[in-house]
Amino acid sequence: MTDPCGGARRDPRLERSRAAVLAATVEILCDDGLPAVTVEAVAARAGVAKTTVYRQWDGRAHLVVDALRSTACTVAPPDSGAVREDLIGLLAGLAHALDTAPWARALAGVAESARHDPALASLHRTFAADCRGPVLEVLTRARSRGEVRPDADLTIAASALAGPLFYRRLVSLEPLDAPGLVEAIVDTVLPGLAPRAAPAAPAAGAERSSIPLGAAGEDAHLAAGRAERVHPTGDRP
Amino acid sequence: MTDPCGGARRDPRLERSRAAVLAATVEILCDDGLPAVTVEAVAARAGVAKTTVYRQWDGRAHLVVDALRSTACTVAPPDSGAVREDLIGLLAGLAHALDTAPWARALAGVAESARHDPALASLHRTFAADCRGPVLEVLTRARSRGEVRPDADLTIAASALAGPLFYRRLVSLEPLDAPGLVEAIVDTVLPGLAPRAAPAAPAAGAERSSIPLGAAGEDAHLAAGRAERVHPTGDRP
DNA sequence: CACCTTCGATACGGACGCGTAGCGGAACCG
DNA sequence: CGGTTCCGCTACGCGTCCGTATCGAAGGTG
Repeated sequence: MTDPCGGARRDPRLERSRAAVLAATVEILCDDGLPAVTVEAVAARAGVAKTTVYRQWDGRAHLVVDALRSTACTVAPPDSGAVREDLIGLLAGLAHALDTAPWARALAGVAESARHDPALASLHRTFAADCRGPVLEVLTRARSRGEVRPDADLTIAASALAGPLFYRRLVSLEPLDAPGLVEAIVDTVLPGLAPRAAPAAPAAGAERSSIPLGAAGEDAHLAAGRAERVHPTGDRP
Repeated sequence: MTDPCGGARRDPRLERSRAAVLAATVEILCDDGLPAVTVEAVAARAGVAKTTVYRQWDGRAHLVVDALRSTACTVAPPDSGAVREDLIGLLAGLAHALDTAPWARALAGVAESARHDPALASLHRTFAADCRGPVLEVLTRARSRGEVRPDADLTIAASALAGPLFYRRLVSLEPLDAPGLVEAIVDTVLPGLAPRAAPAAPAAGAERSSIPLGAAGEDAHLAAGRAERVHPTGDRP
């Protein structure tokens, strides 16, 4: 209307209230769970009139999806040249996110509601892919590098690596920040993927492990932590 | 009152309506999710008056907990003498249960609500322990048998074994009945727990494996399947 | 068979959330 | 600086669910 230039910029008031509503939605989602996310509660916490919510979203479903999408984060899979370091960095980032990220607190609720809400189901699938993708990528690279047996099912391997973290978060409720947890998981799973007789940690420089073990682990961890980025919804890039 | 003999038998009408209500609760829980479980909906599906529900339970929370408890199942950890067979039997049973059992469909919802409902939280903890317990037991036996490294963290090992199944059920939504899935998980994790250079299947009778490996696998699987039992709530044993 | 328990049906008041409507007033655009 | 747009406020009708009370009827008990 007033702004024919590609729709990039609209009324700032719109964006402001939009951001407030989304933030409030995420807050309630984390604090009180998905069923507590009502238009009225969101509006109240956002310091916004209920009508304003209905002006930009056509119901609580769209609102929830939008809010969750705004908290999505993508991790860049590290590529240090050694599977073990890559995986430890990746999983450490995932464990930390599961411990602190907003979407992690809402995870169970989303998984539950996704069974009946197609929009949430799609979001859930996207989220799952975002979590599994980097792990698969690291494993694929490792396989092409010869660090992982060629006939290994990387899908199952990814389940074995990421699964324990989600399991602890959702089911057993065991801590995710236990020292050495991620390393233990990786070191438990990795030998089963090794090409041939190459048990675990020590030496075992069988094929062509070009990078010395030890060291670099912390770097990979930090790198993964930094790579985690929050990108607000942004209608258009 | 009318029945001083240990309280075992009460008015049959009471038990009948109680069973109908619990069954209806479980049905709604599985079909439409936890938030759909309202006293009115339950009463309607059970063909029972709402008052009847309130006569035996004092609110929806107790009702849900009672219904879920009525679907609980316990598995007897197999003891074939070989970790691999034991674990495959155990996890196959778990995978099947996650695919079909009522509580599995309600799992995410319970995990979510457990965050704010102490009763559900307690139930969730019990459930998690029931799932992890047998795995830990099998691993502990295996360790005492020398099939697992003495310094292995069995808690983490249990996460690595059961985690992938829950992960597939709750997060990645990958199938649980994929052929060879359970075997692949076990064979991926087990080498990392092996005492010393002993990759996977063959021999490896390092320490004191007094029982021959192989065989018994199918038996263990079936045994685990049969061991899964549903025990109705029953106020008193 | 008489008694007592529990049942189903119905109605009620209250709370809450939905989604809509109408109204000034303030912020923004040009 | 004037017109437009969007806001926040308030109020409404509707529906759902809660938890309780009351009633006659059906069923079990002794």
